[in-house]
Amino acid sequence: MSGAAREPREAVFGPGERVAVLVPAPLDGPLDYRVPEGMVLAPGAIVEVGLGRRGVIGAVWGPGTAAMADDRVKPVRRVLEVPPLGAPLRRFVARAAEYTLTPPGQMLQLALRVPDLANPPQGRIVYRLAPAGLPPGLRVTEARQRALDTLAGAPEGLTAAAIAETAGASPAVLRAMVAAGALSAAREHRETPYPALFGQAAGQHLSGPQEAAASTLRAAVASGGFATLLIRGVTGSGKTEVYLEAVAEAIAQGRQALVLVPEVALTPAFLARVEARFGARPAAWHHGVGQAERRRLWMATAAGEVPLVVGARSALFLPFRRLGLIVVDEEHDGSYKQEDGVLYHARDMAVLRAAEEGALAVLASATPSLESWANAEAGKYRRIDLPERFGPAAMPEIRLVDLRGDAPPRDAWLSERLALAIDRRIAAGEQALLFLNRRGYAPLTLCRNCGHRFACPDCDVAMVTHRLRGRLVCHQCGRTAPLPRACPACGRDDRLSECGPGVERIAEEAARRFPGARLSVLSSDHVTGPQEMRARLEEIAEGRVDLIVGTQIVAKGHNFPRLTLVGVVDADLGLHGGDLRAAERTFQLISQVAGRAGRAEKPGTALIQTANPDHPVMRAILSGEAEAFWAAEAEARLAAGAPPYGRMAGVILSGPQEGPVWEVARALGRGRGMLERAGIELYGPAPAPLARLRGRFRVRLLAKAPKGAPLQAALKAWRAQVKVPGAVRLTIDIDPQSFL
DNA sequence: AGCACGCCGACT
DNA sequence: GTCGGCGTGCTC
Repeated sequence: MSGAAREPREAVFGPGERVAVLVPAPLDGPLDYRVPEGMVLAPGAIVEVGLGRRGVIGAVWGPGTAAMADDRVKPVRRVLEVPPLGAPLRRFVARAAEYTLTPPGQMLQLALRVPDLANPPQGRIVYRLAPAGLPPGLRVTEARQRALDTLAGAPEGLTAAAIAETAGASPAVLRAMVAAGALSAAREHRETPYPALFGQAAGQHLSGPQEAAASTLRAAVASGGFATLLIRGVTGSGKTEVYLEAVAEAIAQGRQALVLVPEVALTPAFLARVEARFGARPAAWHHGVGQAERRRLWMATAAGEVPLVVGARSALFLPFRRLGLIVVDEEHDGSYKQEDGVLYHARDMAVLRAAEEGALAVLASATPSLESWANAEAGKYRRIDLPERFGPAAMPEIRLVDLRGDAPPRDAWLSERLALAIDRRIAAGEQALLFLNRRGYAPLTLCRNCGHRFACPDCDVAMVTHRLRGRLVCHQCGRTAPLPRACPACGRDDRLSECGPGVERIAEEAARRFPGARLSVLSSDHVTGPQEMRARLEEIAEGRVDLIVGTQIVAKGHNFPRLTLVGVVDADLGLHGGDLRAAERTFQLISQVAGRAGRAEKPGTALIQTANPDHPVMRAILSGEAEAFWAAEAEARLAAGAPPYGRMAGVILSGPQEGPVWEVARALGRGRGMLERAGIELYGPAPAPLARLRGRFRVRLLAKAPKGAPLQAALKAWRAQVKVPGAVRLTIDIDPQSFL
């Protein structure tokens, strides 16, 4: 058994000694506390201490310092009866805090977010046969006999409710027998264990390339040390089956595995797939999991009893004891970036945690993020390619439709070529999908008389007409307004013009162009919740739909088994605008959508409408040869001062007025010498503010640090040089780039 | 993050 | 004359 490397035995702290305790406050480091009489603390112990005038839960971080006078050092109040945090988890918290420029105490909170950690539930009363046997002279009635028989078959004990159900013996019967000494009653809060997974059993049949990849992964897990592996597997290549073999190996080694999935993908369908491989459902961790289950799972991971957790990004902070494998599925997915509160990127933190645990990190995607690709190129990650589809489904044929030569008619957005292809598929009884990554009916409304443009008053972006909701909607901040009947500037009511398409408008065009086709529109406006989504997907899977019209919710996770044609209405949509990742994101999104075609027995086709067929993104999508694209994109980023390696931090200033925001930005820019002395380059402030958002002006600066530079300390000193007025907020955004 | 302390407007 | 606004500042 090659578990995590044995940690050297750690010192414990006894009465009179000082310990450093990391508390949930945005401090630079832990605070000193005194160990009171009768208490012994090990590093990682979870304790309650006084902070200000309140009590907080923190973790023992190490020996205290001598810096503070004795009379100011408070005692540790109590130790919680939960397992201490292991050394690898503590190192992970410290490094993650350092890396994401987050105070370590706040990072620790992510690992301590368990319901009722401080106040363990009372538990339940469990009855057992008395160890001494039946007392002589016990009157054994029928009900008593039934209870005794039932308990004889349950050495681990049963609750009163369970006995009542199976033996038909009331609590009164049990109480009387406890009083007579025939039974013992004990309060216990033992949680129901998670089922074992039978990972050792052979999985389903794997194709040649799959088996080769799987054996590489198994060997990497078995070797028992840290490494990062990037699996690039095209849609349908069966990379899930491959990494589940790595999970099996970890379980066989007696270690735990964690599979991270993007928020949207944590579906019962995915859990069922895992169940099919392992014979039992894995533990699931996501926002929807309730309090009792969260507590149960936290305790069980800390005890090393859960073989596999499938979870959203926050599962990274569970207190695994023997973690041997972390898989990040769809590693390019944007939802791995935590945007509010503590900022972190789960893909990078997964690599970090694996490094501390001596585990294997597996990043899986058909379209890896640029930084993962660059890390693989640089030799930091091993890379495995799964170039083929598994099973009968061939790769879809991808074709570009040049909109300059095949322009759709006025007020229509489907080219003749795409429309005819859909006609053919529907006539053949097959299913087609039209993809447009824009919600609503029309993205822009203009007055043709005076030129007035309907914009969000808070955000400087056009408001999108949503006919379904009957409102104008700002896609930036969510603000809505009634649909206009006349121009508010010139009063004319006959010159308003809705420009461009959203999915609603494409659905309207499709209904006109393909009369009789059964349409299903999938967008967050049309699908109200997960239960409706399930019903809609079922309807599609059963072939009760001919044509799907959808936004990017069709790109993620869900499988469309009957789909043979994908039409991308406007592939150029995401290419414009100042986002450094525009090309990368477009490539990923279009590739994912195109890959939905032809998972059925019949070969699939993707027709991609673009006005820029020579754009590197389109060429890469067309050829499926992404290598050149990634290399070119890495070059472009390098030229733009944001290479896909090294550490980046975005410094965002925002405020209700433009002037003060700019003053602070310029003052910070003038103080860049302090950063440069630490080897950190500062880019910006950019000549124009980013778009106004929610009524606030925003300016962004970018700091880039070489490996090993003290980014956190330098940024702190740098920002302390400039006084920031109360109206201006300064936030540091991580734009993490994998670094290991 | 909390929760203090600390100085300026509308209220019993 | 107080209650209360949220602007700085500290927490072993």
